[in-house]
Order: sequence, then structure tokens, then C-alpha cells
Amino acid sequence: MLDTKYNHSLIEENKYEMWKDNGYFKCEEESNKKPFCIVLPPPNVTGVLHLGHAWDVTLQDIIIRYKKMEGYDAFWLPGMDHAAIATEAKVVKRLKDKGIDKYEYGREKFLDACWDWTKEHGDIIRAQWAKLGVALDYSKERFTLDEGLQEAVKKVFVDYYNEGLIYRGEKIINWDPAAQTALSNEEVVYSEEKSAFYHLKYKLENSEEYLDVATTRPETLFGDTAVAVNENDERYKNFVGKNVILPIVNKPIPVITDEHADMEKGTGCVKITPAHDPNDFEVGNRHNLERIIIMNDDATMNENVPSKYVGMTREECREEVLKDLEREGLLLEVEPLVHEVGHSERTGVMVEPMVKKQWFVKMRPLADTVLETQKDKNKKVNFVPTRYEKTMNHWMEITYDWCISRQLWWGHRIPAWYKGDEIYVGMQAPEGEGWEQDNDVLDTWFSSALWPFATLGWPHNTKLLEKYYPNQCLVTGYDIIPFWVNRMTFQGEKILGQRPFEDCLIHGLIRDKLGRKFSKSLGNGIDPFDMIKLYGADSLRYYLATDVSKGTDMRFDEEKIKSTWNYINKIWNASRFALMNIEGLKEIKLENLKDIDKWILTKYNKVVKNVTKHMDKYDFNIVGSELYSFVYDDFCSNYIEMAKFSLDDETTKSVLCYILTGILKMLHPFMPFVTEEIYQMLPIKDAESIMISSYPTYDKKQIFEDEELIVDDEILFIKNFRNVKKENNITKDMKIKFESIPNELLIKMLKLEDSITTDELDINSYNVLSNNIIAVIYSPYFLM
RNA sequence: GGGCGUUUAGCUCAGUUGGUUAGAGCACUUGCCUUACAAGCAAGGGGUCAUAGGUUCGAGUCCUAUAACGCCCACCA
Repeated sequence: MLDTKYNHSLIEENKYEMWKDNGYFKCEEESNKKPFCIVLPPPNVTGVLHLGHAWDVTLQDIIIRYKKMEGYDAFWLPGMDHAAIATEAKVVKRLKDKGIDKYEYGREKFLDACWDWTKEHGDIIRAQWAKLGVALDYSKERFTLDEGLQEAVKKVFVDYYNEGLIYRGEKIINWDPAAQTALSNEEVVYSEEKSAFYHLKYKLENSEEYLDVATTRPETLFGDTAVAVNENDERYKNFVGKNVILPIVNKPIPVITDEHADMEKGTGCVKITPAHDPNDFEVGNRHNLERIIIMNDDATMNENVPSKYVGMTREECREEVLKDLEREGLLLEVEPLVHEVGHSERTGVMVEPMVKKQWFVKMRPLADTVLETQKDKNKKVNFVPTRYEKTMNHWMEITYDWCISRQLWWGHRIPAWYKGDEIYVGMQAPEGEGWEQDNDVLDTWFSSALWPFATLGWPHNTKLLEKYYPNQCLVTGYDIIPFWVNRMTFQGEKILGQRPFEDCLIHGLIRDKLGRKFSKSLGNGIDPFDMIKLYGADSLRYYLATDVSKGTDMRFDEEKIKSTWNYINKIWNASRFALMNIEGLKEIKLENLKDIDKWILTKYNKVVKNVTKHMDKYDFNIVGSELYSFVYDDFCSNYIEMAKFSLDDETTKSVLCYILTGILKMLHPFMPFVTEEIYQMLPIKDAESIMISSYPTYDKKQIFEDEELIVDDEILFIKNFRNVKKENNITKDMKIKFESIPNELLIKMLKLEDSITTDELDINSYNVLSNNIIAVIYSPYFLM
């Protein structure tokens, strides 16, 4: 006999190991079943899983379990990401806490420390996946820095280099002065900062005339090599071609005309600092201007500035420069301004645009292929919801060359060797003496961009690759589209000539109850595993999967997990009731069906049809509410209540067992543990585990429209009768006269046996009821 | 500056191709320990669907503006 209370901790013990040990998580590469492959977005080995991960993997697990029950060769490939910059930062800090400096420690030992870190966190993450119950095929687990990925990365690098799609160049890049590495544009986040527009006086050489040059970064004036105005700007016509005197350093620099100078903006004069501003860099290229780098890698001022400023930070230097300008009467005006300033996504410090020699991927041809492919509905990546397609397309339109080199140690080392001016790029080190390998590693996203196929064995022509590429689906948050989805798409289409995945299911972000992002500084974090302890993984999963419609953000609400627990407790008890009454049932015989049997079978089949339709569209919240009302209203409140009067009937038992089995199966992808527990107790089952049982199918022969209407009407009558009874304070001992006698089932349901009468009653003694009932309740049982 | 999203009950959210009386959970009111479940059951109250126009026999749903909030993108000196 089942306990009257659902005990999630007990139920969720040991099942995961059982599924895993029985091989249910494994793909069936040798079978003829249609493949359904998802590669897991590899979590960073930097830390542990949070609620966002729990949401992400729950959605995928639902799809995988559903597809498996539907008869597909469902394959979910797990793995983790080495997360170059993020992990390196963690390991540097860990060593620092032990008093060890990264550079003194040396590259080799540092990498060992990174591998130790990876192993530790990998184990934690795997244990967390198990708690969540996700059906990952561990026999195919990969790591973005394992040998196979290293080979794939090198191959792409070498091939692209030979094709001219990867090049090394001196360009302006986003420099993170804290991590001391280059960043891609995607790794720069902009935030508003209070600053000012400083108007500086650039005097014309040998003249009292001057240009009013407005800038937000006066400290970079040491790097100025020109001042630009628009060629159509009448105001400055006679300045063009002459020199102005750079303040403080008193050096003459030319006044040039360039399209970049906008007559409408500011004063129309722009100082040009080619080494420290992306626009100015372009202007400098057009006019062959000198690039003067004025900062060290940690963003302190270098020896290219007057000695009094050398060694100052950018901020200190700005203050000093402003003081000095003011003293010399060269500061014309300070206009307060709020503007967007770029910061490093990882370290949070202000990004410094700097000219550096870095490696780049030439994006235009790759992006154009994607834009072209997206026009063909049989070849495109189908975003779900479709609006996210725009996010990718827009990025493909505006993207520019991807800076892929990082001045870090943890990552894929760039397969380029140098000897003097010679460069060698290849899979292995070149023959001969004196070659030195590039010290840098690649952006972590360079390897994760190869995830959908490198994990399947590419560059080798493996059976896995053949069968599971393109993947059928990818699931991730919309915040990852620029970093990852886009790059997987252009890499997949370039390297394998096909989209990496057919569908791309996008979910939102999870926020706290007040709609704020979860963050350490706010202290509003929720550990999903605390929730699992309190309510079980099944409750958490169901909540995450069904709370909001696809593609939208979610506000975390523990109350909802609690009410999901109540729902599962309801399912538990309904099952308990059914199991008590179907004990020893040998065979499901759907014969001699009564009206209520036909009614529940009809409702059930309609639900199966709808649920399947919405599962296929990833509309899990709709599936959730379909099943919820079927379980609560149709099955528990109505069928079970009515079935209580015919429990010795073999048909009732069969129907109970049949419907319960179907409910468990449809709920299984959402709440795998409890459904498995109950499934194992069924007297009749079609598989050794619900996980490998077959999904319910719609059966037209079980649709009985007439009986459905009859019972619907009876249910409406019951509800209305109870309502009237309550509103009029009708008590048990009062007699009720009906125009016609309700059927036996209704008499039992409403406990009317003792109160019903057909005798002639004095109309005054029951006027409250009879008129009301007839007036209020519309039902054939009274009107006939 | 460009784009996207959201706005529905006290709160958090559903609402599929336009179609009877707009739904759920939580909260609230009332009555019940009815042997599956009191973490439950039964019944109930509560919404001019952000605003203003429009299309339509019919609009929460489609169109056009407006507002508030949020997000993404963009080289703005």
C-alpha cells in the first residue's frame, strides 16, 4: 500500500542510476530508428549549475524523453566548456590565495592546475545533472578542450588560414587591462556612465585662431595625430591643410577632412587618436596617420606621454590633464554628459581600444552564407519562437572580423609558429630549429562553435557524424545567440555545408521575484538544489517547463514549486486509489463500456491528440495545462468519483488502469521520477521502465461524442445542483421533489437517496428548492 | 539612433488559425475530517484584457498611433 503522502526524496533515490545502468540514456546508433539528436550547451567548468542551467537542461530532457517514447533514436550528447578566460580567472585567483603567481608558476604547472579545477567541477556538475534526472548519454561525453576538439580546432584554423579566412593583423581591438587580453566585440558590455564633453582649445599654428575640439577622453590627446573636420564644413575651410598645436605637448598636427567628422555633432571638429579609438583607427588608415600607443597593457600611461604623466592610470591622467589644460586656458567648456562606455564582460573594467597584432576570422563571406541559407526554409535554422531569427540575421549583417586570439594560457593554443618574419601555420610544429609557437590561445567560443559536429567525430568521417548531423534541435537562452548560436551556424554551414541543427529552441532568462537578474552582489541567488531538497526535482522541472510560454523570461516563484508539489501529491493519491482497486488485474479489456467509461476515454484521446501536437511544437506550458485539467477535473474529480460506484466492474478497473498509464506516460518527460515509481507498481505495463515505454497515441475508435455530451451534462447538473443547494442552505433532512427522477448514478453522487421524493408534498414546504432548481439549473433531468 | 518584447484577476502567468459567459496557480470568502488525497474536497467572489482610433456580423486576439516598463544592437567624437 502506498503512503498517503508523496515522498519526493525517497522516490528520487536510485532511479537515475537504474536508468543509466540499464543503458536507457544511450543512443542507438546501430538501430534503424530515426535520429533525434541534441547536443547539450556545454556549461562552463567555472562553477556549479544554477537555475538557468536547470531550466535549460529540463527543456532538453523533456524533448529527449518524449522523442525516445515516440520511437526515435534519441541522443543527447553532454559535455562541458573549458571557458578559457572565465576559468583562467578562477584558477589565477585560487593560486593567488595560496600565494602563487601565475607567471612564476609557469605555463605547464598552471595548465595542470586548470585541469585539476576542471576535474573537480566536472564531477560536481555531473552529480547535479543526476539530481535533475537528465537523460544524457555519458558514453559520448566531450570536453571543448579534449583531444578530438583540439584536432578539430587546429584543422579549422589551418584550413581557414590557407583559404585566407583567418589572418593575423595589426588592428584596433578591445583590450581588457585587467585580464590583459584582447576581447571580441561580443565580450564587451556597454553601460551608462556619467562623464563630460570636454571642449579643448587646439590653436592654429602661429595664430591666435583655434579649433574647439570636443572629446570625452582628454587623456588620449597624447595619441592625437590629426584633427578632422568635414570637407563641406564652411566654418573650418581655412583651417584645412594647416597645423594646429596639440595642447600640453605643443606639437603641430594637421587638420584634415574626413567623412567621419559630422558637422551636426559637437563642434564639428574631432581629434584623431588612431591607436585608441576604433573610428580614429579607420580615419588614420585613410590618411596614413601615425599610430601612437600611449598606454601599457594594464592601461597605465607609457613613455609616449610627457614624463609627468608616465605611470598614471587612465583616470588619474585625465584629472591631471584637465588641471593642466585649465591652467593654460585651453579648457573651453565642460559639458556634462551621460554616455555608454564599454566594459569587459568578465572583469568589469573599462575596455581600452588598442592597436595590437591579433588573429582574426574574416567574417563577411561566412556571414553571407548564413544569410543566404536562411532564405531557404528547408535548409535554414528554424528558430522557435521565430522572432529570434532576426537576432541572428541582424548580427550576420553587421558583424565584422572576429578577433580570436586571447593572451591567456588556458585554451586551444594557436597553431602558428614564428621564426623571425616567417610564419608557419599547421597541424604540427614545423621541422627545423628556431621556430617558436604563438603564445596565445583561441577565444573559447572558437571551439564551442564546432560543438555540433566536432563532438560527433569531425574531422573524421564517423558513423555518428553521418547519422546525427545536422542535429535535430538545439536549446539555449536568447542571450547566447550572438556568442554561440550564430557562430555554430556559420561554422557548420562553411565546414559541413549544412545547418548545424534543424530547430533552435530559445528560452528566456530567469529572474528573481522582483524581475531582477540573479547576481552575487544582490544576494538574490536561488540554488536549484535547495529547491530539489524541499520539493523534489520533479516539482522543480515541471515548474520550469510550464510556468511561462516559450521564449519569454521567467520570474522565479517558490510558491509555484510548492503548488506543483501539491499537484504531484494529487497524482500520487489518484494513483494510490487506482492501484488499490486494480490490484491483480490481468488484462485491460475495454468492453461493455458504460457512459462514464466512454466519456473519459473520449476526453483522454482528445488530450492525447492535443498534447502530442503541442509537444511537437515545444509548447510545454500548453501541454502542462492540458494535462493538469485532465488529471484534476476529468480524471480525479469526475471519473474517479463516479467510478467509486462500480469498482467491482472489470471494465471500470481496466479503464482506470488504462487512463492512469496514459497520464503517467504523458507526464513522464516532465516529472520522470514519480511517474517511474508509480509505473513500476502497475499490474500491467508495456515495458520494464516507463522511460522506454511507448507514448500514448490517439485512437479514433475511443471517441464517443454522444456519451461525452451526456456525461458533460450530468457533470454540469451536479455542479449546479450543489451550488443551488449551498446558496439556499438546503440541509440533509429536507425533502426534494424533482420533476423527473435523476439517474441512479446522480442520486448516488449527490447522496439524494434519503431526500428524494415523488410524493405529493405541500408546495409551501419546499418552495425554496423546486422553483430555484428548475429556474436555475438547465438540465434535461429536470425538464423532461 | 535602429530593432524586439511586455502590458489580461490582489500577485505570477496562460489564452493556438478572430467565434458562446476571458482561464490557471497562489491569495481571498463560505461550508465540509465525504475511507485516494485536509499539503484535501465542494461552492463562491474578483478582470471596461495599458490608452485612443480602425477593420469585421464578431477583436484579449488583426491594423494604425500613443504611453509605461524591459531587453538587444549600433563607431557617436
